[in-house]
Amino acid sequence: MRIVVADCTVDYRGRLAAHLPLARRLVIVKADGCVLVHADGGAYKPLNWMTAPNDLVDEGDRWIVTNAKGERLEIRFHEVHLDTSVDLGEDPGLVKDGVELELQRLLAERPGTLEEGLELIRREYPTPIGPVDLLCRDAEGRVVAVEVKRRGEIDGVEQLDRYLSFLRRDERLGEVRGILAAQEIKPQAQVLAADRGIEWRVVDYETLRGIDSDVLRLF
Amino acid sequence: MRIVVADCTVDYRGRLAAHLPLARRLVIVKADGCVLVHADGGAYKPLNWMTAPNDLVDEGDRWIVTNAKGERLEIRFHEVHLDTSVDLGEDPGLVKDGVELELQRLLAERPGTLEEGLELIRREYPTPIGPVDLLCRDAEGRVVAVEVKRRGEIDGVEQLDRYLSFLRRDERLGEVRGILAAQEIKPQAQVLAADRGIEWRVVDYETLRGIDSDVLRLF
DNA sequence: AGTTCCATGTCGCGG
DNA sequence: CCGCGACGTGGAACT
Repeated sequence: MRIVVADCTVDYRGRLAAHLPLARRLVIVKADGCVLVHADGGAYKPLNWMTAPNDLVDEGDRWIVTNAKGERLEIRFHEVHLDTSVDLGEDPGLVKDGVELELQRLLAERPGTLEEGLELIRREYPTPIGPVDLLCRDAEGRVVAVEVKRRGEIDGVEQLDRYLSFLRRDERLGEVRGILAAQEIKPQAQVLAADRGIEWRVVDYETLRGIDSDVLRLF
Repeated sequence: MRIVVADCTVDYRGRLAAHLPLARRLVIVKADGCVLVHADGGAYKPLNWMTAPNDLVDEGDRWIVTNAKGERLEIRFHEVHLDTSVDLGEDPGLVKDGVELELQRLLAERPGTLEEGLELIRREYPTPIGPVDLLCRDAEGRVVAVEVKRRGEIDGVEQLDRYLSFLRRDERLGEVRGILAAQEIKPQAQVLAADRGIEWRVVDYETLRGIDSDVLRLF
């Protein structure tokens, strides 16, 4: 990894055109070749960048980075204040925990928390356009497709609606209900869901996890 | 901006839980307080981060960063290889050019480039599920909803379809046509648009901008 | 290589 | 401040 602090101008031309006037910035070149230009603010996103794979031509006071898609990043260096290289080695990688999959797992174990009498038929039930998160059966024997999201937004309603349109063509399933389950459901998603005849449930992750722990504690 | 290269472990607990085993990494603290932990690969996204505003407690071999939402990032330093601070100053900011808004503005000024006789009723016409980019009237007096995208994909077709379903319930508007306008329209979006009775137009940004410049030159 | 979908998305704008 | 959509979205999993 090469770490450079310099007064520079930057020009990008590719998916859009962008220009950065002369200012002091941090420029990083990672081992895989990707280039980042950071200012002293603005969260984790660089002002400009070029992802790997790419070609970097280092002309000293000017770097030209291009990629196969015809994008081009040009950095002109006016004054360099720091230029150092370090070998970081391979990163052992990130261990993540607690996203949508976890919510899906918890609901799969306790579908009854969504609705009295609801029972799981199977997780990741396949359709031609992708798997339905949970396929269940309600107390009256009707099939229920459940889409699980961390946050319920319009996209989630559309996704479930597409699944339903396929499930409803399968006569063996009979009538199919749709439920969008999320920790939070946006008002517009509620409006669209109502419009499409899709139900929605707000589920509490902490409560579910609590129930899960309690269940584990019994064994 | 503080730039640190060190062997460290990192733990994040907040919207999810994540752990980074001991390895050499680049740690950056920006002037606004946001903290980034970068490995030597993986494009522009840090392995871990905490956006501003936050509180950083520097205990020397351990940093604890917390924010108002109860998220917490802890970095334990084992060996520090570089620790330097530089003042970058305020960044003059990015000059962008060529995004959707610009395309929308250009089309709003010259709706006739989409279709002979098309006239603008209003930009950002509100519906219960969001604003339609351009609401126009065609040569025969019919209302036309135009969705503008840089790249026309399935999402754009569905978005327009949702708007149309609401617009068509408003009897005052009468028959409503839908047009997806983009610099490029994916085959699958064309198929879906045809299926939904939605028209599409490929628009050339450079040409539009040229016309725009010509118009300006007349005055 | 192309498509689909998630993301600690982030960012910017409008109400 | 929230809601909502764009983003050079990026990235991963799967076909």
